[in-house]
Amino acid sequence: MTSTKERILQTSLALFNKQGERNVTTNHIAEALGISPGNLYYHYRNKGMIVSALFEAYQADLLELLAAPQGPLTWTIKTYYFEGLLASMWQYRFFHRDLTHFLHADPDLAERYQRFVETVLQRGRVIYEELRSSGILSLDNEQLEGLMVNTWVLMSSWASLVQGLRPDALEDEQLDEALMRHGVYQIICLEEPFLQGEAREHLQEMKARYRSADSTPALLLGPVPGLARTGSE
Amino acid sequence: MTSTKERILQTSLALFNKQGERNVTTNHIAEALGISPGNLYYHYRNKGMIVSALFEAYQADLLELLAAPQGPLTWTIKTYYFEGLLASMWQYRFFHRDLTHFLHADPDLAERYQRFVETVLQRGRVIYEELRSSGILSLDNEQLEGLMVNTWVLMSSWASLVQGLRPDALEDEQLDEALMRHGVYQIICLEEPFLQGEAREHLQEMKARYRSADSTPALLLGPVPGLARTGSE
DNA sequence: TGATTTTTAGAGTAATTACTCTAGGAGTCA
DNA sequence: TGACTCCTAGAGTAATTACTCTAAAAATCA
Repeated sequence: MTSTKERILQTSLALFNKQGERNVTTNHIAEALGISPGNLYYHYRNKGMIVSALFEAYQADLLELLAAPQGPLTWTIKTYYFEGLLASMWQYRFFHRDLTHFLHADPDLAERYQRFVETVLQRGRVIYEELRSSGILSLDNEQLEGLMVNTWVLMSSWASLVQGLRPDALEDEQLDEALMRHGVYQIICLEEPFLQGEAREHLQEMKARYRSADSTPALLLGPVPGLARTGSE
Repeated sequence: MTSTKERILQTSLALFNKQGERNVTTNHIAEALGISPGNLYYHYRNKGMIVSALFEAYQADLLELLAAPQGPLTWTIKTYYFEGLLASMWQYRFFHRDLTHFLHADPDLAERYQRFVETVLQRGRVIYEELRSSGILSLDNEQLEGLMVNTWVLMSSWASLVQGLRPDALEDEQLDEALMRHGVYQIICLEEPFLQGEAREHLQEMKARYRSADSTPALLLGPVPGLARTGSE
């Protein structure tokens, strides 16, 4: 029996993800939970506090995943790793979707987010350095930094990008999964040129695993039901 | 003497970029222009129509830049090219910031945007192929596709990403410029591994040109005035 | 000039929405 | 049992905001 406070977070997260924070009112959240607005405001003094608490959970999730990896990193392990990261980010995708607004509206959150990104990049650096010393990646410091920033940009944008282009992904569990895998695929593309030795051998295998099943190169632009497509049929 | 209809677009764009479309009311736009709300609604029947018209302008801007390049492409030219693209996208940054919301709210816009992205990727493909046959890039089709998608993701996310992390960029013309250059730098990082011949020789020069002047690797995380930074001073 | 159309002002409204307030139920502890 | 704290309901409100409507000024044209 989870607490009301916790249930508010869960329901808010689900609604935010589905409809966008902007389109979800506090009354709407309360109604979805079957509680009164007053009750909701007893637990969170305003809507921003809910967002703030959700960010905290998101941050905790991600930083745990990014904790210093135990044991030597292999290329395969690292890819699963990214899969986990992307999954977490997908779970809280409402956040990156309206990120700018949140940061603008809540200076305290802005500060926390800034520190969060710093930490993420810091830990990313450690991981990439480990991959380098294991002989999996071959790059200099400058390239490492560039790769890391690009990876972060890609990961943090992927979910909202996908949601923009494929709004139907919300209802289709399978498509959802496929789009997520495509995200991992793009990350692999990012690193591919730097791969060495053992990793190179597994490359095609990994790419195949994450390439979209229907072999469409840009799954992003597959047919969208409900949108009239030129030249279809 | 520009028409009222045009001035509405200009003012809206400026306000949307600065404060986010969500925080800009139609009355606010009218007031900024010194016209009445009624007048504004005479020209655009609702707020969405303004967004829609701005998208049309954005699209025109970008597609013109992406028109088939005349003459053989050199690496240097292509980089300036990206600079132009990023500048255009920066000019309409409000759009990508709230993209998901716009597409969700206006199915017609969603359809147009979808076609727009298709066209962009199509033209990008042509350009990259040209770079390959000029011997500037060395990659197979699969790598080309991956690189192109990643470039698009990076470019279309860069502005809002930056605005989230550096809200102060709005007031500081110089910082603004520096962050834009950093975007080009990241794109260069994306392609660096595939460069060949002539391009390789210019690489360091180009990187230096776009690297942030203060040699901070991640300009994104420079000190933000007004935010207390740990360990500063 | 007069007729007609385009553009503008500005008061007003209906709907939404984040949030408040009071009062009472439910659990806990003496 | 009573006292006290925690939790909940739900009616209500103040503020915002996208948008309407009427009428008049300005431009255009015969």
